[in-house]
Amino acid sequence: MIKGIKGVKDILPEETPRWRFIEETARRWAGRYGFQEVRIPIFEVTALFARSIGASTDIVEKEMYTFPDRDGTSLTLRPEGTAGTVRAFVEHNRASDPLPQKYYYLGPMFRHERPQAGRLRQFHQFGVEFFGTEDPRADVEVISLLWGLLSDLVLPDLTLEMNSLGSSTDRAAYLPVLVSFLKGRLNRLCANCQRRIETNPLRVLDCKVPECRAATEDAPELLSHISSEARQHFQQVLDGLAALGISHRLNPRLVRGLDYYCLTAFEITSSHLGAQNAVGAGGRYDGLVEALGGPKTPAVGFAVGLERVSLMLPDRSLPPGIPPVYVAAFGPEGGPAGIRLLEELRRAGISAVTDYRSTTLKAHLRQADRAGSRYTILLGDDEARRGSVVVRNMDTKAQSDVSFADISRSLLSQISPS
RNA sequence: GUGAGUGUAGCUCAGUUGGUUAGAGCGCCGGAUUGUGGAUCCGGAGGUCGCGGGUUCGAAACCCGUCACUCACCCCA
Repeated sequence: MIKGIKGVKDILPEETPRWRFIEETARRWAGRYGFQEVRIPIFEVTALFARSIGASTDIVEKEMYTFPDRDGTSLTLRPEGTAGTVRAFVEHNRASDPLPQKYYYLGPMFRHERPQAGRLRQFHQFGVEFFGTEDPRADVEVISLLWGLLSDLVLPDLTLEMNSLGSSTDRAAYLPVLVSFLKGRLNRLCANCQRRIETNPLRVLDCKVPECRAATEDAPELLSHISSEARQHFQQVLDGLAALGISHRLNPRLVRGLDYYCLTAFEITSSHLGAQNAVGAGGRYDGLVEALGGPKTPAVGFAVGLERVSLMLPDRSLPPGIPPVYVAAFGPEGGPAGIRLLEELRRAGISAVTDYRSTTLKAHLRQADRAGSRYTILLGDDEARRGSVVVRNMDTKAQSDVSFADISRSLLSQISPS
């Protein structure tokens, strides 16, 4: 038997209503904030991701699905959506059109990682990118959209965490200070963190090992090393959130994994997710458009992990589905009449099903019950001769005769009582 | 890439210190007289016990290997 690829999941019919609901809710919220959908390719030239995400990040170093095209060009399945969106923005000269511009995307992403709860090799993200303004109110708007969306879905125990990474020069100045502090207490850090001092010192501050926490208790904070402009920007973002009644927790240790972030960094976590507790995260990336060959264009955005949303989404958040009408046609005359009736109902816009294997009314009703139908149409030889059917309400068991001519109209009024 | 746990029917799982033909519940199909579902009762279909090797008179069980899944580390949404 050929099986699916590790970490790549089928979403079966039982699950698709839940996914559609999440996607529709995301689109609705994006629309409310004036974001428009962009559909970018699922694969791109590898260099795009190396340049934008950062050549020394884990994603680029070991998690990308990369393969040669027939002419040898290195291609990569997209590991995230920002790079492609920015590439499209630059390639189509969108910066020459009136700014700001607001895009959203929705779709699969690919990273070669060991699968785990809330983490797959093919996963899905919804993300937005707000181009063309460095105004902190844009940051607030994007966070407000993310918060509103997740709250609307009634996800449990959400926490918004905020930090500022400062400008890139702020970070460059801060890193040596941090590294020398960490080297001063090297022996108190876990093996992982000792390695991380070289690879990603900011991460040491985010380590979960208690000893590391204690050792870095009084570490110099990035937040107190950022420029006054950056500090002011951050304060305005926080004030803006407060004005909208969105509460947050300051997390000076919050670090974004991708190189392109600067200034505002945020993350929404939930305690209901296991180890991978971030549902959505984002920040500002003022230098990325320029880095990819476009004009200097500030931008803010976020991405949401849809699998993680799905894991947390309570069933009660889902709208009930519309059950189909079941046509129970049997007998030499009823059977053919049923086929014609099915066709008529479907053309009238009614979801109608039957089971061709069932030859008795009993078998049909069992199928109708299983299909979850609220109305079943009984159509045997008697009805076929009479020119009418019996409409059975499956909940109340009430039955009534309806003539062939009136069936569609009658059902439509009962199915959608509004 | 590293570590731990788990692999028996479509699903959830039993299966004694190794012993005859591998079980249950749910689900599925059919029946309980002539045209009425869910409940109950009865019957039926469905399994190379993940795969390969080894030990043994005998392996679902013990040993070795391998693969898959799950969770966690790393990292991230």
